Amino acid sequence: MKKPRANSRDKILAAAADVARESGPGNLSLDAVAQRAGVSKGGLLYNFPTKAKLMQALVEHHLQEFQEALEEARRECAQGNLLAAYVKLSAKKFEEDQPPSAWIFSAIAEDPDFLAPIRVFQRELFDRLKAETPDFKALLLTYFAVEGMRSASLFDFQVLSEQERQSLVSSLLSVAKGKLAPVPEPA
Amino acid sequence: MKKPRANSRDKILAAAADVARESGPGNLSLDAVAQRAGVSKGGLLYNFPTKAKLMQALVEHHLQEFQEALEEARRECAQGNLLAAYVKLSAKKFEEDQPPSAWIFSAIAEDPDFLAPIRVFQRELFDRLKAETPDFKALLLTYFAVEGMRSASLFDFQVLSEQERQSLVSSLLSVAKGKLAPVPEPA
DNA sequence: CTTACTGTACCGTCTGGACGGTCTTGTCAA
DNA sequence: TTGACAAGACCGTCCAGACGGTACAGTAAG
Repeated sequence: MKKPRANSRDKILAAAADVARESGPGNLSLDAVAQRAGVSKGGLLYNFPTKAKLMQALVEHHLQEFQEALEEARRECAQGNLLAAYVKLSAKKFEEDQPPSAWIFSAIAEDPDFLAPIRVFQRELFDRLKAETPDFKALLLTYFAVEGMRSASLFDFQVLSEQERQSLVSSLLSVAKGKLAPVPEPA
Repeated sequence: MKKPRANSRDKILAAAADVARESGPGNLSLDAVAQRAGVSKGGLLYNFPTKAKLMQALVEHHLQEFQEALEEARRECAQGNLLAAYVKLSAKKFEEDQPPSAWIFSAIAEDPDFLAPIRVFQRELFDRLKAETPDFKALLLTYFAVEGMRSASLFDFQVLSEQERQSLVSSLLSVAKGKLAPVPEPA
């Protein structure tokens, strides 16, 4: 009857994210995760021998997912514009704000070093963007504005209306396509 | 000397920020804070009767400081341009990355609701910016790019070189002053 | 026999916070 | 001036509970 194997791992990972969101990032306990995942504590510890390993897996799982989504978004994007794909993918994630990734705060609370893989990821992504984007200033503006939106959604700052957000996204796509120009100064 | 150690509160607040940075946001314990502040645990509990009150004070203290710095930066800014002041002040904070505010993660881990005052602050600030900035699209771009930089500095993503950061800041100031704008898409 | 768990019992440590005591300072009547 | 007294600021200790992790016996499937 048991369908063991990888299924459990994913269930546990999802449960951890749920618990972090519902009980607060500081109250993510192994007992709670096990219960939520419908798994015994022993079973949890069998899959992730320590809490640190759980957190690490959480981070890596998320990164891998994002990476795959990015590659796919790029394929769907005109001329394979990476920056535009990044903007679009991020915007899509911000819309479905159902799961505000609170698990990341759990990981940071556990040990700030869990951010290291994210740092590497972010750095590599930025380097790729630098290599592929002709207008560097436009890249800077776009990239950081997207990160700003991500930050706002992470902390749940709802500062923009639906329209305003769409307006910003379309501005960003314009800039990403190199449509940024100095305005002539009035004499 | 009505209050023998009136600055105890400030010492404790500073100590809490230090401990959060040095021991990790998840290891901010009252004992550690008390020790760091050169105060007994009883003394700490006297000033902040509960850990939650400590966290709240941490957030409010920080907000108040930022608010005052912003008003001052504005006075120093040409035409009292609020957006430009915001950019400049934020940029200044990012340079002195000595104290990456890890205490905020402690607060979130303790209880995500501690973000509420920040949300209010951010909303009010944005509303003021909206009222005072003629070009709304430029505001969006600038504001979120600044938030993106803040996020990068918070998570310690060092993705930019010194030059690159300065370049971005000057771009942002240009946009803030209306000298750079996304070109509207041709119909 | 191995894999992949379940279930229970247990341990050592850490933490928030309650509590009672102590020292210092200010106030005010005599 | 002085002595009594109250309030403010802080100290040290103790404790119940929670948490991460271990150990181990059992079990069902392949």
